Amino acid sequence: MNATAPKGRGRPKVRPQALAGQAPAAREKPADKEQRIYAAIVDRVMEQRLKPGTRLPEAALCELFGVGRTLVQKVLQRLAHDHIVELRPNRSAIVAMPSREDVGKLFEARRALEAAVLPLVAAHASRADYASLRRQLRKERDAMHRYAQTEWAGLASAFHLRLGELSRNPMLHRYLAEIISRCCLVVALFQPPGNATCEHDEHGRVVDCLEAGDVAGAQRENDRHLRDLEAHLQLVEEDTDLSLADMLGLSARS
Amino acid sequence: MNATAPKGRGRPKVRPQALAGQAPAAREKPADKEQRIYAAIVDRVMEQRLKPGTRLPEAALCELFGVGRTLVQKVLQRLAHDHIVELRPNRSAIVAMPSREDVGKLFEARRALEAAVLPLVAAHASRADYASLRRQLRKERDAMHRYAQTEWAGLASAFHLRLGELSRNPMLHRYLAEIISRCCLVVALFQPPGNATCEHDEHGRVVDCLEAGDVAGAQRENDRHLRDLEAHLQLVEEDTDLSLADMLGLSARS
DNA sequence: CGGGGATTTTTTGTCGACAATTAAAGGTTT
DNA sequence: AAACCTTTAATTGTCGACAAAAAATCCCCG
Repeated sequence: MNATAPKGRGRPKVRPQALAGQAPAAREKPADKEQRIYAAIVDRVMEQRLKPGTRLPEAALCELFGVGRTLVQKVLQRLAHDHIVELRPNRSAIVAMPSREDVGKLFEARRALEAAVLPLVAAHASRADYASLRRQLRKERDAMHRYAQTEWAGLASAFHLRLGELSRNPMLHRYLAEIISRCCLVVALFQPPGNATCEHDEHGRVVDCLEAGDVAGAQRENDRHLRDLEAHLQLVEEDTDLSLADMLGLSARS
Repeated sequence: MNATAPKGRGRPKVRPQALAGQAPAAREKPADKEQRIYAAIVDRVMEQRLKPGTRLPEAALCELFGVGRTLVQKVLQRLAHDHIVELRPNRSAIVAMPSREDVGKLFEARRALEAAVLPLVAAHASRADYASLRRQLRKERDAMHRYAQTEWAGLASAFHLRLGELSRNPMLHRYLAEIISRCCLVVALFQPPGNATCEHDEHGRVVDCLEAGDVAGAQRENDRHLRDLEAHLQLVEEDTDLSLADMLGLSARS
């Protein structure tokens, strides 16, 4: 827990280290500030630098980002709408902690959304888009070989996010982005570091099918990939009950 | 425009009449207040009592609902997040005005979501659920026969919302709810009063197929229904350009 | 040693105030 | 009559202050 060192009586301050080093930009529009703060938090959640249950007090965010409480509250509400963060009355915001009941529903929704997105990708993606996707896959594979867990977790998700972008449907893109963020939280919570979440070949096979115009094939590969991912979580879940308690500390959710 | 009567120099207040009569409840939890205000606004948008472009000043909402600005701002942000309302820097919130580019994307997303939801409905719905759906269809038909436009607009949407509920997937349900609200705004903006938006038979046919376990049939019927609805908007669109200017007043969007 | 209570501090929710921005009305000029 | 300017008032964004709730620590007692 990133609380300050105990100094005596009273409640110690909470300052999440993962967000350190956010220099405020001079003369920035409020909307840009808001977006910068939002993105900083989302990125660290996606990269698993901010773990589920981590406290995000307003005052800490104000200091770290050099902004007032009004803006911080706005960002936190926004993050809560996207289920990245949980807000609780009279208590500090925390990085969201998906429940076990959420997991199946999230994957169900994700399969539906990705199945919906793939035909649109096939309809809209250019050769340059596919080339860019393959570059992304290479970066992903490199990160996996370097065992750079946080980088790779971000990149693995980024592939799926990119599919949402390529659908050219802003609504589906946004919903998929939300679902993927939430799946990242699930992975961060229920799977120990070091385990493969998305294997390189799976993404490559989806892209192969798309590029060949085989939408049904891409949907099948992707569906299988997502089901594998979900099943992998279920398998690991039994073994990680003890490490889960470790991960959460005594009572991140008393 | 629901501005107060002109009294001389100065800017008149804006007080949307559609929201009148919101008595504040005594001793209500903040979260309940928030939800009450949110629901009141959403309902009136869905029933087309609050038209796209209608201004919703914070002070007016504070008075009408008997709450402070903090809560109002929170609700407005939430409504903006759901695309019911648009927030603009230094200007009052307005009921959202979908652009023409939005329309196609909305319907595309809606078709995808409803297609995803229908198999889940078929998997989960009980006989009681179908009976309830049919009761809803009867209410819808009654409202249509009474030419109760606002009631019927609400009920027509309610059918689709109910499908989202019956999917038992909270994420898909929420996304569909948002899309349907936004489609209501599209209808309110682009289609004159009195035109049928959802015909009774179409909903009935979807329910028939579902109850018979014919998911593909339900998807086909529903897809056709949504495509008809969209096409209907496009047809009417050419004829309503003048009434659109009427509807918006001189410059609801200067 | 463990539990409970008191104390201290942190943190959130809310309000009022103020300044900046915006919108509408009235008056003036072309 | 239309365009422009001035005046007036509404409205939003933000901050500081305060009270309530919550969390952590310390102390005391059994």
